[in-house]
Amino acid sequence: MELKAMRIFLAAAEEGSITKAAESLNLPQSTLSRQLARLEEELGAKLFTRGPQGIELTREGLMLRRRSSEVMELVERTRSELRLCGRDRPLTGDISIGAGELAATDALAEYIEVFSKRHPHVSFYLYTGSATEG
Amino acid sequence: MELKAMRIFLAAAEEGSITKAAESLNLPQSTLSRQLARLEEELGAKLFTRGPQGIELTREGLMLRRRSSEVMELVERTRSELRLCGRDRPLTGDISIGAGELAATDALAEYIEVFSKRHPHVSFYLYTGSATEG
DNA sequence: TAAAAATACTCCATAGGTATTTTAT
DNA sequence: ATAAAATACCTATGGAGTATTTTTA
Repeated sequence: MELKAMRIFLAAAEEGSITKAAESLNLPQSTLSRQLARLEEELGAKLFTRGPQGIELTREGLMLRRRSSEVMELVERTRSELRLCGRDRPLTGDISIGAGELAATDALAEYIEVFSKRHPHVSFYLYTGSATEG
Repeated sequence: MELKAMRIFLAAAEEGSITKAAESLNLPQSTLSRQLARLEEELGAKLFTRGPQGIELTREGLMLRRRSSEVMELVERTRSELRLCGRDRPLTGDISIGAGELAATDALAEYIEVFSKRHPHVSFYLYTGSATEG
């Protein structure tokens, strides 16, 4: 079961017709017919009853419609999250840190090291009271 | 983004290596390499850093791993639900309904009609007080 | 420099596409 | 009898499979 098949199934369920679903997806009716037959075979479940004015969902079809919607929604959320995640990726620039007394210099250095691995194009300038006082 | 690509991605993330993932899936390494490059291109996100001892997930990769797992889980639940749903499909047999007085015979008949459409191989025998009393 | 990944190339399965036949009311 | 689905058939895209080259720590 692939997402493409689920999209086709959802369109057919939505339209109540394989032919109309094909139009809405800009695909030939034969492709949808084949894909849906294949899906039913793979799942071992009859998803529609076919009649001369379209299709009607069986109980299994109704269940698959609900679940497929959830899947598509989750996939869409994943896509948009990835887009957002990508926004702050390639950090570049300089960061200066200064203080009269800086207690945890070593710990800070570790953090900076980790950060630098992730963002190699950011330069650090660290000033502490003890180092610059003399 | 198709489920096949997600499965490949999850295997690679799991193994920390495209080569090992290919072995675990019984597919050529080249196929996985291509599919993963294609996936990164489609999503516009770099999912791994490639090194001489394998791959390491980027932040986007980590996010996609979590979401892909959720998707696969949901798809699996869908499959098993469909299997369960199919179990009680082809009802067959006889049902007898009898009562001294049956007030809502007409309403009951409607229900039976609907039920019979769904389960055409179930026969009904209906006895009411007024019909059988004489 | 030695692994692992990427690329090149062939072959094949299957989706896309067009036309026709079958089905169900 | 008619609209819709199924089937037949051809084409083309893309995955599977094998071999080789490139990359990177």
